[in-house]
Parts: sequence; structure tokens; C-alpha cells
Amino acid sequence: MARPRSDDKRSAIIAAAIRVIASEGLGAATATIAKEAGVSNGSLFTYFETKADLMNQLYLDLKAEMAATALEGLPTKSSIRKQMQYAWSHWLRWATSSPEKRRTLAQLAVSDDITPASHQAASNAFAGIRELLERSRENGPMRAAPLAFVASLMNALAEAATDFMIRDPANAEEHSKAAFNALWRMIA
Amino acid sequence: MARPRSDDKRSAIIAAAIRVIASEGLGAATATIAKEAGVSNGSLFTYFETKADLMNQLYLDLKAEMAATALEGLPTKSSIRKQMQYAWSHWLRWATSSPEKRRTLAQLAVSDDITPASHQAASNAFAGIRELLERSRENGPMRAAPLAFVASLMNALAEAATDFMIRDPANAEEHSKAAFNALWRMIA
DNA sequence: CTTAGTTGTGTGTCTAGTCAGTCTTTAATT
DNA sequence: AATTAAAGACTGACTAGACACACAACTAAG
Repeated sequence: MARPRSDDKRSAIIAAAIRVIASEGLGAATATIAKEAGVSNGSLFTYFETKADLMNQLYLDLKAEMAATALEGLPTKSSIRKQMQYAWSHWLRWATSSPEKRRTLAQLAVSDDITPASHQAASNAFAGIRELLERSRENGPMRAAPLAFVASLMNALAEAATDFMIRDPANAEEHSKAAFNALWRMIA
Repeated sequence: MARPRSDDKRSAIIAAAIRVIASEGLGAATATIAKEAGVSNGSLFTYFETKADLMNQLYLDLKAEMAATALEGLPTKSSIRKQMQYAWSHWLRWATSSPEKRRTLAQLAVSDDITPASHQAASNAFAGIRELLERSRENGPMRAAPLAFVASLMNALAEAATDFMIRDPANAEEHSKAAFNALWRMIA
């Protein structure tokens, strides 16, 4: 061993990438990200082998943070509906209150250099939410559909609701509730 | 007047762009698109001032085609539910049977160089579908929500269902129906 | 004193858009 | 119908700039 890598620097690069990609899109230069993070161009590549590698790790970090936030403090003793509602509102609150993270995540989600493995891993991070969903729909009209299908629909609703909330922040809370009720009608 | 521009060439460029962007993403070089279209590098720029201009026109063309396909042959005498179901199935059928167009459209939809004006124009192309939606929800639980909000949710469901249908073509028809029923429960 | 992180300049590659010269079409004139 | 002139589309080599990543020199940790 010799000089160790610094977690701070890794975080700084990730944080910088979020800001820069949110404002410039995926075409953002690694040099710009490095500068924003306060490290040299070259150092970025000791923490991330390639730009694509950075993108993939960033994608995972954000997805994991999103899922964790949704489930943090979940009232596991309450009814399944209450639990789902809790996760939903925390999920959308995270997304609307971190617009840069959300913007960046949206870009990454459709990027060609996120590998299938990363998409898979991201989906695993959502296991907790999928479990809630499974219990929510178990007696509902979609009980026979593939869970992954129902999860896609839920995810799509969350994305769309978030977009709308960001565009119309004054009524954000209302939109969140309306979308949850819509989801519940759909699955339960 | 002198030598007129050829509609064929414009179409060839648009068609080539669909193919190339579907396979290489938005980073595709204009030279690649021109070659695929069988025109010279330079000619592309007599039909489209800039690459961004090409992207915007392509986006509009695709959105318009999608909306037109959904409403083509609409049984205007039938119940509103039947009409909506008709539009829904045609919409999803177009998207699943033109995977390159769909892939390209998905890329463009989140691209930074689609102008707000283009997004606006694309939304106008959906006026017919929005009208169906308005009538569908007029006595339903979302009657008080902004129509644009409900439209976003519907659009999100359509996108998600399409993705799933492409990944699991054997059960495509089933997924389409399941998603429509989900939509209907949500709004009507 | 060895190992490995750090730096920033360097480099090879790639790309959007340009341009000088050429070719095609249309319209006017004979 | 034949000739001519003007407009402007067509071409592909070219340019100017950007970018991901390599590297040689240097520095800090153990």
C-alpha cells in the first residue's frame, strides 16, 4: 500500500458530475467535471477508468439513493396502502427536491453507455419497493400480470408525476397525491 | 427559381437518421447519416441548416406520425371507451412495430437540442388524443385534475407498456390490453 | 525508499459545418 | 426549338475545435 484513494475525492467527482450533467447533458466533458470537482483532469481517471465507468457508477449511486430514500423510515406496522403511500410520497419528494439529481438520472437512464448489468443492479436496488408493490396488488386486478410489468407502469407514473411537479411546484403535493390515487386504482 | 430541392432526398435523410440514431444514439455523426441516405455530407446541410435542426424536424415527423396512426380510422360513432381503446391499441401497435422509430423518438424526447417550440408543436399534434382523453375522464375520478397532468400519466403508461411489449413480444397484445384496462381504471 | 496517487500538458481521433468548383434545372430570349 | 443566363443544388476535401485518455514528472503516504 501507499497513498490511498480518497473517498472525498470520489464523492466530489460524483457530485460534480451530477451538477455538470444536469446543466450540460451527457456530452459534458470529463475535464469540466474534474474542474468542477476541484481535481485534475488526470485524477478523474484514477477513480473512474473511463467516462462510461463514471456514468455507470453515477447511475447506480443515484438509483440506490432514490430507492433508499423512498423506504427510509417506512411504517412497517401500518396497512399496506399506508406503506405504499409513504414510499410514494418520499420517492417523489426526493425527486422533486433534488432536481439536478433527477435531471441527471433521467439522462443516464436512456444513455447508451449504461450497461445491461447496471440496469440490472439498479433494478435490484428497487427490490424493497417491488415487494411493497407485490403486496399491494396481490388481490387487485393486476394480480396475474408479471410483476416487472406492473413495476414498469408504476415507475412510469412516478416519473411523469415528478416531471409535472417540477413544472408546477405550487401544486406539487396535490399532484403527488392524485398520482398515488391513480396508481392505487390501477393496481389494488 | 433554379434546381429545386428534392422531397425524396429530404425523406431519405430523415429515414437514414432514424436508422442511424436508433443504432448509434444521438452521437451519430451527420456524415454517417448522409452516407446512409446516399447523399453527400454537404447536401445534408442544404436540407437541414444544422444537426439540431435535423433533430427537431425528425422529432416532429415521428410524433406526428405516431399521433396520426393512433387516430386513423377512429370509430367515431362508438362509445368513448371503445374509441379510446381503438386509439390506444393503434398507438401501441405503431410503436411496437416500428422499433427503430420508437427508439429514435425516445432518444430525441430527452435530448437537449429539441427546442421548447418543438415540444409545443409535438404536443399540438396530440390534440386529437387529448380530446378523447378529456371525454374519457369527464365523469371519472380525475375530472378535476389539469388535463395536461392526466395526459402526462397516460403518455407515461403508453411508453412503459411499449417498452415491455418490445421486450416480451410473445405477450404483446395481452400487455397492451392490460395497460389499457389500467389506464381506464385510473381515469374513468 | 517504495508504492501509488496527482498533475496538467500532450496527442490522436473525431465531428459539425464550410467552401470553391461543378452540375442541373428553370425561364427568358431569340 | 434552340440558346443562353441565372439560380441554386451537389460534392467531398478541408478546417477549426473539442474530447477522451496517456504519460512523464512530481509528491505524499506508509
